[in-house]
Amino acid sequence: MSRQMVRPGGRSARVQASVHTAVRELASEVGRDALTVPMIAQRAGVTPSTVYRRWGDLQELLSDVAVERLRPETAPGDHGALAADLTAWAEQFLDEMSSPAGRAYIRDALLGDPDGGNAGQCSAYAAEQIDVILTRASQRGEKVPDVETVIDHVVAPLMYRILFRPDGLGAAYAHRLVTAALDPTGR
Amino acid sequence: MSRQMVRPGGRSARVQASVHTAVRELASEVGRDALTVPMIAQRAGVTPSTVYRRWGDLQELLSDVAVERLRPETAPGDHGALAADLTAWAEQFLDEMSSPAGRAYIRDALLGDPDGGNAGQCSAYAAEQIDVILTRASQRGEKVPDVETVIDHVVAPLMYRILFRPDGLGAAYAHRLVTAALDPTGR
DNA sequence: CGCTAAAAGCTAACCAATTGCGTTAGCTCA
DNA sequence: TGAGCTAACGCAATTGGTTAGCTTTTAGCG
Repeated sequence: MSRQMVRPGGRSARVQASVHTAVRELASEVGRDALTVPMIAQRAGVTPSTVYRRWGDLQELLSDVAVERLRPETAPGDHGALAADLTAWAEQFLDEMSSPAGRAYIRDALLGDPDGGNAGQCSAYAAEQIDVILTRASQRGEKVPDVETVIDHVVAPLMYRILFRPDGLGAAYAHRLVTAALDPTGR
Repeated sequence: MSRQMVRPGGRSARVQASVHTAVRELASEVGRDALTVPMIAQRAGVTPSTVYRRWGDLQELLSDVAVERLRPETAPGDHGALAADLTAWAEQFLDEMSSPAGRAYIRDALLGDPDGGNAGQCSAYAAEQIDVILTRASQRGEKVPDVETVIDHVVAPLMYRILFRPDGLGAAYAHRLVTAALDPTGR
């Protein structure tokens, strides 16, 4: 888990919030690679030593912020059928993650992450969203694969290509993956 | 592609080689996280400014070294049948990549890699190996899937779980992926 | 064999990163 | 509600990673 085991209210919470927003603001102003701890601290109205004590180093801070931004803000849409729901979700997922900013967030989340906790959180977000879609389809009476199958057949290929082969990715590929994963002869 | 567009022979090549070996030696001596550019430069018999000029920063240097170490050194073994060849390859792949050292190399390769060239190289290595296996099987007269299918169904799930969910990975999972990918009803 | 340009060495100044210590503020229990 | 306790923060000084400008070397070529 993250290092948000801080006192829940008061100054600690304020510091954390202002540091996080400072990171996001500065990242969009000067670019992610130009970020430094002193720069962030100044914008947040905090001293650099506070940042070092709370987060250890810049990478862990960026990893925390990245996970926060990768958290889905809305439940997956309901289009009346499993295939449509999954396709729409996969296309949106690909869209958000394959942008330069999205790739940078993924890499940051993977990076400052010795114990693998933050990366696991990202995967858990996707699994939650898929579970919502599958549960809804199941209640409609549709036959559904399990979450792990969808992760192996849809999420993993998308993520692999986002990270290792950013070229030639599009909605068509996402659609194809979903269709193959749901094809009964493919199960 | 990498930044190895240097003069092919002479001093440039010597400097690059000695810097790379310095990184590998020091990484095993003091640990990857303790590496610094001045430290590497001294071991390599070079001034720090040379490293900064050639590689930009430590991350890009580590990314180059990581890609070099992720290059397979031997052709995939021949076990007489496609399923056996692929299973053996997948198990070895998983074994090498899921170790702490392997994960560190992957993350380094992804990291100092703005244009995605180094990551693409890693993927190309895997594709080459798979192509060798498939071509061999095809010459035996076996019916074979194409490379992209194997990447989607085997390599991507393995890599996804290595990066995002390191727990509970084993040879059995790799074997299961290969079997599913080759199952005719699964295509 | 001399010319040219790319690449490496060198030095010094800058500023990010880090750490120790004193102070503040939030939580808890009487 | 207020006194005590401790986690968290600010301050300041030190270290050393990083960069820029200039000189020197060397590989490639006519």
